Amino acid sequence: MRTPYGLEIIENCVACPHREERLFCNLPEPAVKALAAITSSAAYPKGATLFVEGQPARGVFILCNGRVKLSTSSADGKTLILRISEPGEVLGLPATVTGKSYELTADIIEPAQANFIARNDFLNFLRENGDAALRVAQQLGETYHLAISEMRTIGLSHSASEKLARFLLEWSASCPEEKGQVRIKMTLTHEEIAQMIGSSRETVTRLLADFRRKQLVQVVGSTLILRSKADLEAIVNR
Amino acid sequence: MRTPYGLEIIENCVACPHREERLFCNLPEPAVKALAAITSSAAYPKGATLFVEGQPARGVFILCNGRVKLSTSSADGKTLILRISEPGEVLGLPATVTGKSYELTADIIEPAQANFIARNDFLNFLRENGDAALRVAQQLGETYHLAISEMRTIGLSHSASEKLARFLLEWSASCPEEKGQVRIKMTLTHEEIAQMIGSSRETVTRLLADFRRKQLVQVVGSTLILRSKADLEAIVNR
DNA sequence: ATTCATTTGTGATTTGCATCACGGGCACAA
DNA sequence: TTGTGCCCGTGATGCAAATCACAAATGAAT
Repeated sequence: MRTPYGLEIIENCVACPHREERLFCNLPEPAVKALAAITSSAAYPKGATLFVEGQPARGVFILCNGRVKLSTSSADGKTLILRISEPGEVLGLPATVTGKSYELTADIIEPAQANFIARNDFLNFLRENGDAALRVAQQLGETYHLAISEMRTIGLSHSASEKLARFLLEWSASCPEEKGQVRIKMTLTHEEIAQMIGSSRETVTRLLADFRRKQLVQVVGSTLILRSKADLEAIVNR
Repeated sequence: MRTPYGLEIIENCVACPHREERLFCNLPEPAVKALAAITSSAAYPKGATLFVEGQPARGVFILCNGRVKLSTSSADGKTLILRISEPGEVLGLPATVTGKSYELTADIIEPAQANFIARNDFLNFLRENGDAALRVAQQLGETYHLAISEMRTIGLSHSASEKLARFLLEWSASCPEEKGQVRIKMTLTHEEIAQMIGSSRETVTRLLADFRRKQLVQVVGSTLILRSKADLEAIVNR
């Protein structure tokens, strides 16, 4: 079995903890078997690329470990990051089902392990398993939902500080909260944050410093503490 | 059968030319029958609203005639238009399959006729008809694709003129072209264009005047002629 | 410890465009 | 006709943020 980049195949997707968790949990036994048969697993180092925007879709990647940056770039090198994928997510799904090209580029930002399913195998599997197809539709709906959220941060803000505040709040949504405070492990560089909210690296640096001065956030090493979600929300609804 | 707004039911989806064309053409006969049984058709005047962002999803609307504006707004009234839907498209699909709230607001901008399918009926139908579910997944994939395009125009541009140029080119993509020229029936106000590209009404007015001066476009009544797609592309890749 | 690369912090400058303000055109109704 | 809305056009103004240009810090590698 060939894999992109000729990286070594680790195992055939048995022990991977996240496996098809989100997408294909609770499928009937034969379906799970069929899925396992067409799945191959590989490890990717930091900096590797799963697929590139514009490439014809080869198939889907189910992320088991690590984190992946999904982005799109313009001709002059400007980059917009759509989202950072966490383990359990399925990458390349829209392009694979529609048969178009990947609309985004997927770069590994933390060493990752992923299960790959080739497009034809995947489509055949979906045709055989109607409930899996429905599951895929739901997954796509959620992906769409996230894209819309991202659009809102970028498109509905009046100022860069509003965008950053929106971003921090969305980013923190997945983290546990205790009395208005949230601790976030911020693994993104200012540059990357800028690319997520559509602004420049310098303004992100300045705004974060500003937020710190205003006691809105606190920085301890690489963890960010939102000291007052309420105040951040005030900025958003300024 | 109750319909939103208590508008009169015109017919039970027989003569509607676009029917489930895009989404459910070529389904086996019994599936088509089952679909017809759960579908109800209604007409909506200009200005009516099919659904509002934040409402729990009631079901999907298949647009037969007319045009619909899909948008999202912030608390302070700023609006971002995601896209203008044409006949044949299915509205509310992501929210309906995921069971979340509608993420956008759907306003009728040209008198419309649409077929409505309630969420439960629709999901049951998909469970019974695996191939239809796959079709839905594909439709969702394309919707996602369009959202990404929109993100690119807004997020990857350095200037408003770049955004407008991108917008015009995307908008013209669906129109027939002859030797670099494209005629577009521009049914949007400057305000609406501004809301699509994330800028202000005045800038759109000014930029269009500017484009006219530079012979990039020509305006005849409500039709816009792109005199030079190549030059517009040059602006995009400035 | 010393290099080297990446990331972060900050000042100075400049400009694009949002915003405000207003006038004029056009449609449609009373 | 005269209103009443809704678009479109355009000038003046101010500010937020991109951009440029370094310097300081961090951290990885040898």
